Amino acid sequence: MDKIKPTESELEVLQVLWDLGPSSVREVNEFLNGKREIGYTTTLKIMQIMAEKGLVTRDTSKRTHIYSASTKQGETQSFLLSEFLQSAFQGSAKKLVLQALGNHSTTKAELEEIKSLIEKLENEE
Amino acid sequence: MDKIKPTESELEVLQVLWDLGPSSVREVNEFLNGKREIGYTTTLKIMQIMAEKGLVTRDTSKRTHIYSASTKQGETQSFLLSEFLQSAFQGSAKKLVLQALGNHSTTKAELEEIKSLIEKLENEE
DNA sequence: TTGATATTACGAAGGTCTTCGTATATATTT
DNA sequence: AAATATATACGAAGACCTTCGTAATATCAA
Repeated sequence: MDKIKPTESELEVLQVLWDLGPSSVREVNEFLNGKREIGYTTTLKIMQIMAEKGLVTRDTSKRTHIYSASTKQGETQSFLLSEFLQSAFQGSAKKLVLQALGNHSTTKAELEEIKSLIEKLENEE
Repeated sequence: MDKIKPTESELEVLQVLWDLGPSSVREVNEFLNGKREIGYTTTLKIMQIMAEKGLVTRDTSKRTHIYSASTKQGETQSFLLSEFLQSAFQGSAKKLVLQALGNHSTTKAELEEIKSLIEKLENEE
């Protein structure tokens, strides 16, 4: 079970690992450098700390260690969402969803998809 | 325009100020103590820092200072949501909404409300 | 083999956040 | 007026995060 909340930087690394799959520090660092400047040893340190925390696992059998996210993306998103929902929207998913749909561009196809889910939820009960 | 992201503790204080309206440190502290233990001077310090940052304004004309949130709740929620959406869901409102509706209890009435909004959005274009 | 390169390990500096103790000032009560 | 209570101001400790330099170690190329 996941209990540790990743920091901003750690979440950035997780996103890369989810995208690329198991990767070396260099691969992660190069990916991150596409977006912002960050030193190699900085990325290394963050990933080492993540390993200590259990956010990632690593294969150290070769010289170049290979890191993997230890949770699925959806799990972590769900966990983060719960916390965010609580702290910013006092737990009201409705308020959050209305804000998200109201203020952020969403295509018609996506809206349809959301509507389908709602209808599915309504029919489950 | 709001550019400063409140910390967890600061957001807690803002929530109280949005709920109670302009309040003294003691009032905020007592409210917070209903949920968790926190010393008076701790709350004071947080609110003083918030005043420096511009997250709150205060009326210091009386001995007991009165603090007010300097942004509306919805504004701050919108701002925080944008950041969260970016960092945790790579900007996809759809993914976030699907998670929010899927994993968190939402009543039928609320679902209807969301559906209305979606239909409104679809008809606006 | 030797020199260059790449990788990990370690530690420390600088920043922010939370927490609280203590000092000082102001009000209230007896 | 003196004692008590309440409020603000200030500073500092401890934790965590980010950042990076340097050292030690392993690999590769000439």
